[in-house]
Amino acid sequence: MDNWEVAAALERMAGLLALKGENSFKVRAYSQAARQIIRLPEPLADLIAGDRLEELPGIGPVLSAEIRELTGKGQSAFLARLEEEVAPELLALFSIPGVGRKTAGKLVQELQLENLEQLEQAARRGELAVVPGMGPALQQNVLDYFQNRDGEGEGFHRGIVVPLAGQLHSFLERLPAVRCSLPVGAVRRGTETAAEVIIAAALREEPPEVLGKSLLELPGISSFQQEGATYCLETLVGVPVQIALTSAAEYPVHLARLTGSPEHWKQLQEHAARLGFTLESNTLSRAGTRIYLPAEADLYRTLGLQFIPPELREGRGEIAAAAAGKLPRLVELSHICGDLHIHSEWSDGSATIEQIRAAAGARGYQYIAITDHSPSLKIAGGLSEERLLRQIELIERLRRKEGCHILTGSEVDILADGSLDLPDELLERLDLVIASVHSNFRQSRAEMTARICRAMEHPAVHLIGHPTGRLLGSRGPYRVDVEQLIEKAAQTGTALEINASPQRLDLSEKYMSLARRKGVRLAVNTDAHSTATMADMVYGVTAARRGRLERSDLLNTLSLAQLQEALSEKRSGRK
DNA sequence: GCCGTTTTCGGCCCGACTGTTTTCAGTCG
Repeated sequence: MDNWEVAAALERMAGLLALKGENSFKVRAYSQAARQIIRLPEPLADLIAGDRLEELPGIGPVLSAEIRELTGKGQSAFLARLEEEVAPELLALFSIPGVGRKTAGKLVQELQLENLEQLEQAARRGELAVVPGMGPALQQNVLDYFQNRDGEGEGFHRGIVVPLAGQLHSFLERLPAVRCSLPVGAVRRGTETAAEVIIAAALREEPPEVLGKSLLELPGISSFQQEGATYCLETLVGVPVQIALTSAAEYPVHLARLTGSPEHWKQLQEHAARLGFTLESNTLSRAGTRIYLPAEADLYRTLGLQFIPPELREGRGEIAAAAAGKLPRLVELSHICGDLHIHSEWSDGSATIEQIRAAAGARGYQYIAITDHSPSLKIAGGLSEERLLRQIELIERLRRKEGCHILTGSEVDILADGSLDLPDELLERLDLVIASVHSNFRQSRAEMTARICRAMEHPAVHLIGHPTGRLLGSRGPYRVDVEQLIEKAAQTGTALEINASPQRLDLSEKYMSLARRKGVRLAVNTDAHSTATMADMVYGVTAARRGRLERSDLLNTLSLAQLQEALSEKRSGRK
């Protein structure tokens, strides 16, 4: 079992323990262990082999035994028992604003909740407000939560589904019965969250039963069911998985059908029909004769279309564009020249600047920016002015050594009134300034919008970090007029971040086209707090592709010299 | 559950805010 799965399982345990009303410090111990593991730069299996697991701070005898079991056997008796005691769907309680571990535990215990519906009913009947320590405001939050559940932010973020899909994919590829396979559905389209993982696979020969026994060898799979040519698996991390089998001959169309949204597939069928083809289930035919297609790309080619990247297969005009040869030339991971938002151990990151630089070099970057927190963010170890000056000196010394270029920087807090958490003289000394909101989230829409706009008017601010503050699956965006932010960004020559962390993906894809039309430059940054999470860049690039962005729309596809030129433009007031 | 000692158990990243209180616990970064 990989690190991310162990971390997800531990986080699940923490949540379930909280719902059981367990000691909050015990809950936190599990949660901190999970966060620790996510940041590890090496596989847990290596740590265990070297007997170094217990050296990690916060990992004692109980957690190390748990981690060993998860890593080795891919399962956990403790987690299975917890899931029997508390319904995992109740973990959704943590997504309700104002509900943390204590409140969630109290609700589950006091109301004897067995599912979410019981919570909704209790809130409707007004039973929630009378639980000791609860009140009408909380009850309203619960009602609002059930009212506003519209699918956005639901499901699992890409930090969970992409590694899971990748792992299943490589497992299937190793089976002799499988000719080839690929993750499809929302995972391949790159949507911000996905309700399930679907893997399409072509078998060398019938029947599909050959796969059955092999699947149980997969770590992290607790059970499976076969329905015709589809296997449905249950996973330890709670994500439903389907493996959809077909023959090699039908595989190319199978891929296209399972990848595109229902709307894309319907439009593709209509397009095929207009050309005299029949596109049904897994075959393309003309006048009753089936057309042989070696690969998925041949389907689009045969239909007179440019190859449509999976990220665009949503049925939003991409088929007409492909027919006219006018698809955008989407940005690619290989176009990224650097990462402009990284935290080091100087604030709440875990790696030294030297380690970050080495990791950046290994990724082929030309440059990185070290952007630790500013003084007011005490919990994250925000740098005092004096420490920031020392960090600048260190970076200037490091630059003399060979390696990827390091920009000095700060992720400076935008205070409640829109002023910045560091003095102007210091901000102007930095190569790159990101301004972000980390406090006073409950301001009105007008106040929050004015606050961020004021920060953009500051000549030292190059970039607004995670512009809406959302956390997928756990916190909605703060109230802010994003259209107005985009307008102000265009006026002031300020860039907006596409935060690549799979929990954020913020700016979200739905605003990217508008930003692009207004001429706002965007920067895909990881906001990494460890060298491991510097790999999150791929999620941000996928989001940018779904937002139809091209290489020239991004700041961090520029060469170092071009980037420095672009950064100085804001400072000098030129646009 | 982990840690670090005051070596056997008490405390656990800091501080503002908020809603439920009537003096404060829980949430949220």
